[in-house]
Amino acid sequence: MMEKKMEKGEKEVRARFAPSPTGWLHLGGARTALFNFLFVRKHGGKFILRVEDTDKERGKPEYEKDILENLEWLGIEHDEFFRQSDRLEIYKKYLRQLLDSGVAYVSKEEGGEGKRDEVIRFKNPGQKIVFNDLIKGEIAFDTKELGDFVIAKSLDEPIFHFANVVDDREMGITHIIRGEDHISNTPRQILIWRALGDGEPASSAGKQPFYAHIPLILAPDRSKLSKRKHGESVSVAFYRQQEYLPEALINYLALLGWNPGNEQEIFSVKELIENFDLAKVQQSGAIFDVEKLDWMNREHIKKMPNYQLPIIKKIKEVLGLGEDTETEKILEKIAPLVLERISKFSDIKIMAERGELAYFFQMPEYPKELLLWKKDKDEGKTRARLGRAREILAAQGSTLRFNLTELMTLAEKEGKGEVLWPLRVALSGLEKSPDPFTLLEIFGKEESLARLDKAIKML
RNA sequence: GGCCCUAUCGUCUAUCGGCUAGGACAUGCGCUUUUCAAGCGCAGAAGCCGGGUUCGACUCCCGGUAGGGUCACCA
Repeated sequence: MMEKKMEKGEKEVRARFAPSPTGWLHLGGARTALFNFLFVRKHGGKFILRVEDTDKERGKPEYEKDILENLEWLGIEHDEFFRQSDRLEIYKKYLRQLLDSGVAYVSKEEGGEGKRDEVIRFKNPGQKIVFNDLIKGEIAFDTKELGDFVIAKSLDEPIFHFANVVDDREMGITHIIRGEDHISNTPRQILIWRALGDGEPASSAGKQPFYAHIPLILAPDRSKLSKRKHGESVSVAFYRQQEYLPEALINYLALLGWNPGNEQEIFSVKELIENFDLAKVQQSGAIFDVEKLDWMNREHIKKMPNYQLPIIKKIKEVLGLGEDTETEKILEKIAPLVLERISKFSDIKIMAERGELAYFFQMPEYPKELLLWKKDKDEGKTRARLGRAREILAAQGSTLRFNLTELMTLAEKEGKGEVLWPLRVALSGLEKSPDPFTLLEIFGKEESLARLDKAIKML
């Protein structure tokens, strides 16, 4: 990975992705992680992954596992890793500090229904907070309405706002790049940041980070993507199961809400890093469009130096094919045809279910009516035409590539559909398939003749 | 409802005051060795509304409208 050298005295860029393990890694989270990752790699900084698991009720280990695995699948690699549940002592220290200095206080509450009768609240000075968002520009809030908000349930149980700010300070985060649903959290976090003061310079902490709030990824109805409302298709795992290429998903996600200002659309991760610029991130939300993802995924498959390999592997898997050389030969020939008909590898399974693959490896079964061209359903004529085609073929050498001009001449004389349709059906047994010339070359002389004979016998 | 954010083709977007508003996906039509797919070509398709600023606004400012986000002892 190309890394920019740091200038002397220039502060190292440090950004983080801070998911909470309360759900699967979803598209929005993945894109947030990606923008952080691209930004950091572009500037030669460090990307920190921090699991915010302070909510013991809702957090689950399997969610954390899912988030980690799918980030890895996407190739979004972190340089440092933290888990908030390992850092309770640190929060406690700062909580004490705030309590001692009177900035926070223990508040008596009503309690009941899982509620404590005592929590730690932040004494809100009620200032006006203005910050300059790297994407949205200047944003101003009056924090008076926030009141004295809760920052911890107890010394051992900090809640989000507090742990988040403490960690960002401790970890020397310079840029907070997150979803715009966090905009309204920012003022209170800045308040906490200020309250923590510069007196305790934990690591390189002290100076406030830059904020960059990226627009949300939207469902087709323009609402925020949610698993409850929009189902499995919002999770990264879903696309992984569908066997999309991770680099294609990355490419698509990167271009959802960002673009380099030129007309390039297909990017490698390396190019994404080179071109990434927070200033060019969109200000408004973007609808996730699977159709375009599909197109992009195929573009990426096409760019693979050995795209045939995964396709062949998948066909074998789906059809339960053996290892013989004859099969291998056919597989190699049909890989490009299959590519034309899929947008992701899992589509190969769908092709197989539709019977669009099996006929390459075995004599097809089909009703004889299928052999009849819609514009001329005469069986005798069809038989005669197939017979003529058979003669032409039989006269050919058994080389891989046939000379098919004679066949075409026949088709032009008799009518293209009249000859080509039955010929193609005889070879594939299907209503829809690649053209007969392509099939002829795949099957070779012997097999092609066998299939023609079968068709002629049926008529 | 309060606060905050946003507003160009159906969708993703270009335009940083000069636009005959460009590209991509999708759609439609056509071409190619019938069908399917792919490829290629062509076409249709947009500046939310109203004020201002300016010689000139899609671009800047204000208002309205609409959409979204957020208002937890969740993150």
